[in-house]
Amino acid sequence: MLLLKELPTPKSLEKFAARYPDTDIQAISDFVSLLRASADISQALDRLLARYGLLQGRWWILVLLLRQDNLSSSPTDLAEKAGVTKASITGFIDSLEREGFVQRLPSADDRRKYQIRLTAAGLQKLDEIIPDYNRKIAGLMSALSLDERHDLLSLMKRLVANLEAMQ
Amino acid sequence: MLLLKELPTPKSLEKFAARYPDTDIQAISDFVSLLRASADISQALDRLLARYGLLQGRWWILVLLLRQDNLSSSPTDLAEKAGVTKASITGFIDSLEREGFVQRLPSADDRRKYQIRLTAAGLQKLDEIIPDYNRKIAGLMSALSLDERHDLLSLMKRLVANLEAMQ
DNA sequence: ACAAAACATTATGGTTCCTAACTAGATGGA
DNA sequence: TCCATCTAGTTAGGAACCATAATGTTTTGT
Repeated sequence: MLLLKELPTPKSLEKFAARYPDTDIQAISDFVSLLRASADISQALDRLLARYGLLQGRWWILVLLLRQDNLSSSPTDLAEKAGVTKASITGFIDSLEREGFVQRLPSADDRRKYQIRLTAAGLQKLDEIIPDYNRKIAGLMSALSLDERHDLLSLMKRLVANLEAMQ
Repeated sequence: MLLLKELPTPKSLEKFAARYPDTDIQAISDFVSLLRASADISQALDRLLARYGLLQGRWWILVLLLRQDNLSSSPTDLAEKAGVTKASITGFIDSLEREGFVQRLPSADDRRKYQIRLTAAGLQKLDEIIPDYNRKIAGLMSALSLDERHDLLSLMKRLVANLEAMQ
């Protein structure tokens, strides 16, 4: 994710507004700052996961599997929950299987289907990461009180709810 | 960006906390929700830009050039401002140059250097996108009052300031 | 003069993600 | 029953984004 280090300055915003007169400078400036802060947070997570040889793609697949009762799920289900195509899931599974973190198990009732199951090694990997992850995330979020976090999420969700206006 | 559609449910969080006892469930849940909202917003921008054949990488490079006085900058400067390596900038410039949006101009004083300049076509492309971009972003941000936006950014910045605690 | 530093590129590869085409298997109606 | 159709998953091919390492060229500093 390209993360703009250089936020717009008052001077560059003026210049921008001069060329594009109807600009709501404040809105643009706030939007860019928000994107930048979001990207910083996402990148920090990437850095944390990278210490364990993962990035967000494969991490979230492992987390989705951990949530399941029998630590397993189907590619189609994972695709829906992760918000990517089935073809993309195949790639993630290939990569995770190569490292021994998941297994493809044939389905008893339908021979087209597979169950993707977290292996003992995959669970062990999560056991290695998650205590650290928990500590780091709790540390991060402790910058805000519970009420402030609630406000933050509520404001973000109102923005997200208004995204359709962007289409 | 893999965007987890399926946020943790109370049940899956319980399960999580059972295996990892010191979990601050609320912190994890808030963090994941925040990432998800951020990703939604970033994706909406991608979709907007995609209608004009751009994605965020090349878009931000064009915006950085637009901010410059003579619509030009050096690869090194762009790399710093965009937060990527110079090698990555070379790729962006190659792609933008192929489409005629920027030009590489030799530098008068130093033959190692180039100036990357926005061409007339590049400026025209921005003129095509930015009025729509302005309208859409203003529409999005209008979901919140100025005070609320200020609060949102202030909360986000406090989180970002605490990111070092994650390392 | 010459070593060191700076600028940009090339080479190479990894990750994430897509669409389109395909195979294998299941299903449902004639 | 049989065949068209649907579903599950993979393969093929490619694009965007981004990094490290090595390289060539030019400038700078001593």
